[in-house]
Amino acid sequence: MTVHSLDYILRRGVAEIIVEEEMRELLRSGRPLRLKEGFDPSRPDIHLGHVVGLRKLRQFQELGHKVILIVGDWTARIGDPSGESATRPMLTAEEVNANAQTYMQQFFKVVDKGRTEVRWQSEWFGKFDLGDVFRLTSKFTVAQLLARDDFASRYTSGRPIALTELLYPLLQAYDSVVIEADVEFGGTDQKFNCLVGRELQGMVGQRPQQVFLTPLLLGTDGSQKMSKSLGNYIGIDEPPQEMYGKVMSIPDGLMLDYFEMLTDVPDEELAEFRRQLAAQSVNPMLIKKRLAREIVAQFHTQTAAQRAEAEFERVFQKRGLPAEIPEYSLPVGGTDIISLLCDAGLVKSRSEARRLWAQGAIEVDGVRLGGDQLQVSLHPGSIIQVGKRRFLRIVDADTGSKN
RNA sequence: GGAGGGGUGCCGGAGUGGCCAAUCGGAGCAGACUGUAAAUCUGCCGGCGGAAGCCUGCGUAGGUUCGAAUCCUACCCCCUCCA
Repeated sequence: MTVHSLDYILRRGVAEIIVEEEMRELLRSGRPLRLKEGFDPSRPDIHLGHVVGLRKLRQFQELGHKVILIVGDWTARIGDPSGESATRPMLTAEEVNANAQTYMQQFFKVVDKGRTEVRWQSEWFGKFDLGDVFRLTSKFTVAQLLARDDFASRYTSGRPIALTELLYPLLQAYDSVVIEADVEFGGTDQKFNCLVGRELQGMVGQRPQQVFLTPLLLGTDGSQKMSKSLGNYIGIDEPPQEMYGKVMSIPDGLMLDYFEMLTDVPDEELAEFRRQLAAQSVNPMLIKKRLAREIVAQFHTQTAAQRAEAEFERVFQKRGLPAEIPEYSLPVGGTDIISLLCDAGLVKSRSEARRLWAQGAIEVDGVRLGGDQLQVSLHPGSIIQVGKRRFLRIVDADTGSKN
């Protein structure tokens, strides 16, 4: 990864820096800064939405600063305050541990492990007693917490706010005190929590941390922020092809945002893209392909990106066959198409298979099954395609030893 | 402690004795179009069955009835307001 200029780092893909002047001053001091980033171990998967911030961390690391990764094993118990309806089951220590491992394994694909310190909340909250809770909570008022949009709107509209949810920002703030954070990183939705950190630090005589907020990346649906539960996400450990395809499926209007927040393609080039798109002098698809390559290469390799592109062109643009097709050995005695799809795991139920069949979504060796034919003649080498992206290659019972 | 509201399919949300496998919207899937973009149109969207149809289903457990998501009883859970 290249070392970028400070101005570039502080501007590109950044939503807000509080307080920017102080941040610059800290950076000028030459002291390695302690950059705080927290995560909730009940959700161990990292997607491109998280990457926006992680890239920033990495850029600062290249300048010699240090990342402190907080494993939020206690705040995870409280649950995400925005998800009032989803009471999360408490995780066991083992689950938390496993999730943390999964998370970190992905985290360090972007962030430099050598310049990261991992700290668990239980290190300090594990020892907390009621007295400590009182000392912490007494520093804040209900009015202060209600300043947060989310709480305020729920309060005025009469929707529930769990008492523990009010504690969430306080715990997060306390983390900053313990690790003596110089800067806390997060998405814009973290603004309030981070600001509470500043206040608490000030109260205990620490220099308040700077708050570095990155924009929220919209998901593949183009309308809501990227999130796993909404199913509009691109995970960073997804295989190259999957990743490439998902990027190609984002709405055109999102492309430049993605370029800006997720790649190092220079500003000048992005300006050129913008101009071309506005003038309609280029097929947006070509620019999107570039984006898809950039992103895939980042989490896999340049070669993988090229292969994914070739595969994409072959399968989706030219309606060809993928390079790798799952194989399935035909049962002795033959079978009907419904059972076949079901047994091969291409569909969830026989009903689904029947529906697809009725809608003309099934092709055998390039010929669409239509009308009333349920019995098809299959032989080793036959290719079955369901919809756009489900494929199956029939192999001999003998050679199908993979199953 | 008191009063009231509510638990329906992936989500939201109708339905208050048969016309309900359950209106509608979203998501999703499939087809047309296409750049796996957007927009649009069409169909599907619990399971089994080629189909007719059958089975399972509306918080849980019982009951009333020819027949219940809809009525009754008990239980569990959630929410709001007053104190």
